[in-house]
Amino acid sequence: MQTIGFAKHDHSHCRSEGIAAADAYCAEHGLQFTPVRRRVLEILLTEHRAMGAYDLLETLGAEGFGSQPPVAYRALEFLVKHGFAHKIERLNAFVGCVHPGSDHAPVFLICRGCKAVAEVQARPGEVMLNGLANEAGFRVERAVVEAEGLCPKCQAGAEG
Amino acid sequence: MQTIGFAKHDHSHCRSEGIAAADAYCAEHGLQFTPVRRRVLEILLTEHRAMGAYDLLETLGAEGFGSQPPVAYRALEFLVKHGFAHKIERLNAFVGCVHPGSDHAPVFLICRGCKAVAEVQARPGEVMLNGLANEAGFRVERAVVEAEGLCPKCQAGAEG
DNA sequence: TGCTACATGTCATAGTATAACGTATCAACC
DNA sequence: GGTTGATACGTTATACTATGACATGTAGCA
Repeated sequence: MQTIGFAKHDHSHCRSEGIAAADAYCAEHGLQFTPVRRRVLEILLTEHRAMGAYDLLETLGAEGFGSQPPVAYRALEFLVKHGFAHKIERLNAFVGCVHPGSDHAPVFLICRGCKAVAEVQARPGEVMLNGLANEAGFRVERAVVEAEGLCPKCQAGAEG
Repeated sequence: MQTIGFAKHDHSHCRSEGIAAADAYCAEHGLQFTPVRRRVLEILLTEHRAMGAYDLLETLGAEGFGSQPPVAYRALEFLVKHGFAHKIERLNAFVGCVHPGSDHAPVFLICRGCKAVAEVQARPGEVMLNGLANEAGFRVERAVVEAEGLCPKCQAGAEG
């Protein structure tokens, strides 16, 4: 259980880490980490916020990549499938993942004030979900956990 | 922590219960439980599955209500706001709630086989989420928890 | 070379959701 | 009774999100 949450940190660091991890993972698994895919991941990690496919598309188009929706959606599909990015269902948007490759159960904290999204890891949570599910005889394969509320900064702002 | 999950039960019972509960709640809180709103909740409780706004709209239109999207979305907004229905973000669809009014933290189990959706209650889960969130200094106001997997019936089918 | 697999690009369309405006209804009040 | 304000409904138009289908290009390989 670790959080890089809403704490200040070195952006360029987590971006390069993420890219490097994806690079390594793709090399190891014979996946093609192509220019579009790489660029989309770079954008997501750099912006460090939830972005819609069409937001990404603007940048891609401006940079000489294709400018039609499938270009963005296909890159995102690849990134999500291999754990380099996640979809935030609540927002119909995507975020880059800072610790890809590892088999993880992400929980997202979405600030309704500043729209920031933090990813925290939840192993205990998984257990709890399975407890609930087992009662119902249900086998969980994948779980979406997204909390909405206020981040520390916006709490301060709202109360000040 | 209770589940009516994937067990067999008397549909007409939970429909009438849900409607009655909504009726009572609206009366108590001075809310207008209008024909469209009532009908949408009836449909959701009767079908007992996740339905898109446009699915509902077909029925509404055929029954003499308006047939344009806002008609469905407004009724759904009302129902969701007051806890009579929930949105399943993963599916962009809606389900009726069987125990409305009570302040609850629903967890949804979505079967990828038969598309059934079960709602189970999670109080421990809320605690766990708050634990994670507190670490990050985040104040949770609302949480979406949706597990995807196989229900008992579909597990049997897939393995048989 | 020819074949296969995969990735990209484009056009077209499907599916989900909301903005904006006019009208109807009803309760509160003069 | 007539006016006002709040709320809900219906419609038109439009925005936002996502995918199907087909053509082209490139890399690896029999």
